[in-house]
Amino acid sequence: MAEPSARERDPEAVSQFVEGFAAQLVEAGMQRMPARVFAALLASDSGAMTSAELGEQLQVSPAAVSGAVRYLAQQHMVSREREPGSRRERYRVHSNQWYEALTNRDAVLKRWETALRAGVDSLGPATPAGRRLSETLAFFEFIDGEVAAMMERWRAHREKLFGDDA
Amino acid sequence: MAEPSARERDPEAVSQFVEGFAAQLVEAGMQRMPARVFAALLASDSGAMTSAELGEQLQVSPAAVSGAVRYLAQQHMVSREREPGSRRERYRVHSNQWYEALTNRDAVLKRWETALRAGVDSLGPATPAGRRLSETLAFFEFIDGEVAAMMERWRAHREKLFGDDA
DNA sequence: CGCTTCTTTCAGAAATTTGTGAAGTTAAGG
DNA sequence: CCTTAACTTCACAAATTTCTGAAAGAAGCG
Repeated sequence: MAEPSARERDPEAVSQFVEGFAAQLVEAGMQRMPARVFAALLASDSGAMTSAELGEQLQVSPAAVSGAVRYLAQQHMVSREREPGSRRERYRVHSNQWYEALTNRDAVLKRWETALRAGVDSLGPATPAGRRLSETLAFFEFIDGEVAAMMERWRAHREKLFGDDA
Repeated sequence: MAEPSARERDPEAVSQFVEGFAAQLVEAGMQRMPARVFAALLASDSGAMTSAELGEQLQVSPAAVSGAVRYLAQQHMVSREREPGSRRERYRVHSNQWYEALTNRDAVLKRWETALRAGVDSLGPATPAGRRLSETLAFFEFIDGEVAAMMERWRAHREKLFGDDA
């Protein structure tokens, strides 16, 4: 392990982190290519890369990058920018933005809640199964409320640690 | 929609919920068969089913059930019971247990943190990318701490809603 | 002990997912 | 306008995943 100088970026080290972190994201249920693209962006100095740069670093075709980026943008984990006067697009992770996106996982929660409500309704709130589903539903509703408060606390905490540059 | 009587269980309604909820879990990254098995257990009156019952309701082979159940048990989302004096096994969801399992997702968090620390270390804490990774790491560390407290609050809340039968 | 019942393992077939190359689309710049 | 650079879409090939059937492995019970 060479001590990393702030001056030069070791592509080998970058790649190692990117692939390792992406693997963890994959294990948590994310698709491979979006995970790799996302990790690459996280590990970039500017926080933004072009399609070509991503393709080169990850050794994949433009088509693959395009698909991955579309997915990430839908999940609000990256945003697209177009530098005016160029058809080149840049994809960027705003640090903040993506915590909020993780929180957007509560879009997932909402869908779970909907499915559970339908279950309670059709099985009957008074049946044992219905009661179990109700309780599960209550859990998710509780979590929903907590997450918002938690993110608020994070913002305060973050400011204390890093200052509030956005 | 017929009004559900507490007396009879409509297999059609059950199946509808099971497949619907399972689909949501799949979309959130869970494998299909474990998701279906889990949903079936959630929707059962007793909260427990045998391998044969699961196979019949889901129309899959014993092998498929076996694999799914192994996965769920590893994730601590169900527990296995063996009624003494029978080689028949029952798989059960303890409502509580599985919230805690969802929380166990913080095993996932821990691995993310490990990967991020490695990244900060190898890219250099003073580099722009290193700083971004540090902040991300700080976020996850923060979440870690919050989750525990949140689950504590949930238990209190739950007790208020349902009483504390475990 | 051996029979029977249930569960697990394993190899392979089927289905799904994933990434590529090539053609199509959009928009900048001459 | 026409050219050209970039991104996207699409059909297909490859790889991976998922489930099954069959055989092997436990464990109760006579």
